[in-house]
Amino acid sequence: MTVTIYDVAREAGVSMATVSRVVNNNPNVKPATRKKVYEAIERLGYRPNAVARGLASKKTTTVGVVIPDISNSIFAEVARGIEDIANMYHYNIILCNADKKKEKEIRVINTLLEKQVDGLLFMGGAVTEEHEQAFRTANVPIVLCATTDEKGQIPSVDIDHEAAAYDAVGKLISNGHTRIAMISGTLQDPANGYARFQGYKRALQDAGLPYDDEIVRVGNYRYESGVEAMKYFVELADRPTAVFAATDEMAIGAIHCIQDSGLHVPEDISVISVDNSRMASMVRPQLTAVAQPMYDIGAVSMRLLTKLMKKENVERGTVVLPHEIVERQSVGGISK
Amino acid sequence: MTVTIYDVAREAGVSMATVSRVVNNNPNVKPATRKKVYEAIERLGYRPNAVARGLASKKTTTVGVVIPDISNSIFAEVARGIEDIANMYHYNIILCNADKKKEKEIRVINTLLEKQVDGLLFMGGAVTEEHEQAFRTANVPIVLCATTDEKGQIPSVDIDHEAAAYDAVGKLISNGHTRIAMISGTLQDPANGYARFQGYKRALQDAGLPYDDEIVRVGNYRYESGVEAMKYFVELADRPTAVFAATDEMAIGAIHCIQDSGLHVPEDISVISVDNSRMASMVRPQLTAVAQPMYDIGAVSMRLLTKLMKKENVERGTVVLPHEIVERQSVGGISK
DNA sequence: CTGTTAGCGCCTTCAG
DNA sequence: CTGAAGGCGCTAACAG
Repeated sequence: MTVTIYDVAREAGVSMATVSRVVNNNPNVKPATRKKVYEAIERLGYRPNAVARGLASKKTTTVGVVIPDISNSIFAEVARGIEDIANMYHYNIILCNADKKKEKEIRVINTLLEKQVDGLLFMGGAVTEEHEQAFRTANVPIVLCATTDEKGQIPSVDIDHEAAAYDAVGKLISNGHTRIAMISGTLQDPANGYARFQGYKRALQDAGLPYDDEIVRVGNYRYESGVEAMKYFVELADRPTAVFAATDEMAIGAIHCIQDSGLHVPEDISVISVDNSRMASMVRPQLTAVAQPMYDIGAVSMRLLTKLMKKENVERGTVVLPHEIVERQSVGGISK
Repeated sequence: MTVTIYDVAREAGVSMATVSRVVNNNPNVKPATRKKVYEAIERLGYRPNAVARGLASKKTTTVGVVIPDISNSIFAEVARGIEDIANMYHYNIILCNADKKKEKEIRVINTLLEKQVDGLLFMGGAVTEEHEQAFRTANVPIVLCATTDEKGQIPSVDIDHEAAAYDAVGKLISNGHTRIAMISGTLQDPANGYARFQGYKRALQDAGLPYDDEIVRVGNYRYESGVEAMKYFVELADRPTAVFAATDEMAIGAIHCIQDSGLHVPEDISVISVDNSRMASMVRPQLTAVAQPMYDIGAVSMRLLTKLMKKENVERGTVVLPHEIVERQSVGGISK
């Protein structure tokens, strides 16, 4: 039924070792025999069994990447960066979706490890004790991608979320806004949630503006939660003149809510966020946002992982990529 | 270094066969020894090697799914359906992104097959001769997901794209529109491209409306191509009063282009599309669209695949799921 | 209920 | 440059 390396060997009149060599591009094969083997492979339709190969060689040339939420375009972009570099180094990548559930994250990490991936890229939210536990028992390198662990023990590549938020809010402040609301992510999420919230607070503080928890709401990163939060702000007696959303999608929800209330962006309320996903230009007015270099985060983390897998020594295990603000039309000045 | 089933056996004072049994939940193990084994596993931190298991059992309990474009939210939703059912039947799924490139599709299909997946779900564009070639040499079941092959030889689950397009355009027609433009996908793409275009033409024809290729443009499914196409239509002397876009994203691009030109949706131009992705409600005005049941397409195809993998016999290999029109605010009547 | 014994398909020394 | 032989870690009969 299934044709094995042995069949090919017989067909080509060589030993299976030789077939193995040509399949693995080992140079120590005479061109003539190499050709014979290729022909036999072709004739028989031989397809190497990666499972057997993995068992024998103890390498699978595949890296597992766990995606928190496949329907989030941010991660899609990061994945593109990962893939491009992976291809470059001849690694296969297998994606596993974790549905933003911690329990599922742990599960896929373990499945991936059981499948003997040569390395693991973890994009996700919080890195808990349980995660670290799972990572510790892995005997392959792991790098965190678009997230970090609190202790900074695990190699990672990410932006400085606190600073990104600080800059976003700073932009609003420098435009004259003094009553700035925030639509935050969950505070349990260290990167997209907590850190961005901290950046918001620090920016306020540095500008001598009061912090008022009346104008911060916690959303779940989705569009709908952005409109919900904004609905609340819009009805406030002392309505904010600007809002900082932790993510693009919530920002877009906020913009639409503002418009649905008969107000205008940015004339009545300015909106800014962190992310700069493709969606940022898919709204009217187009969204001003602090951009995180998604593709690069993916590419750099994959590159780091290849080094780790080859046991090359790396200088810095945790790399922080720069962010920048991209100005579009959702932020205005305060003139009243 | 790595702890094997053999180590566990020694630690627990049983044979490796027994360890294998408890790991695989074979009922034929005395509770007491089962407990001993579990303890040994715990103590040693044993993690089964899926590669070795796969080689020995000739099953990997994983199915491969190839995604044409990970950054397309449509596929993300389909993937969710796939995953839920896969979990239900205890299959792991590994996602492989093909970047909308045929060459890469073929490559990931082969990698997946080499990895000995127990089945394959192919979401993609055209199923070419080369695809069929790759499928043919696979000796595991394959089902097409959100696409079909022309000959209908390969099991598949999808909607009737031609009819969906027909209904979308029909909606416009019944609202009184007679000059209806189309932003199509590439005609090489049988499902989202060609079929939807055919539906458009048939609807026109059945209504006795002339077909005018001045008002059909081919886009690439992305937002930008939607605005490009619309830009062309908007400047036409005999400007269309409605446009049918093959996908949501292009429709949203069209809406924004219309608005950027100082016109209004749906007052000046109505917009409708096929898909009904999450983004359909993330525009103003919200997009009226023919909905394809993405989640169900994923779920049903995965269910079908499980049957095929278990060699149960299935009645119909190609299933067509119903679509429906969901009305929001982007379609208006014609009153001038 | 439990142990023994063959492999699964391939890679990898080690000889020659 | 090529062949022979011994596993990789686990499952699957087959005995007992």
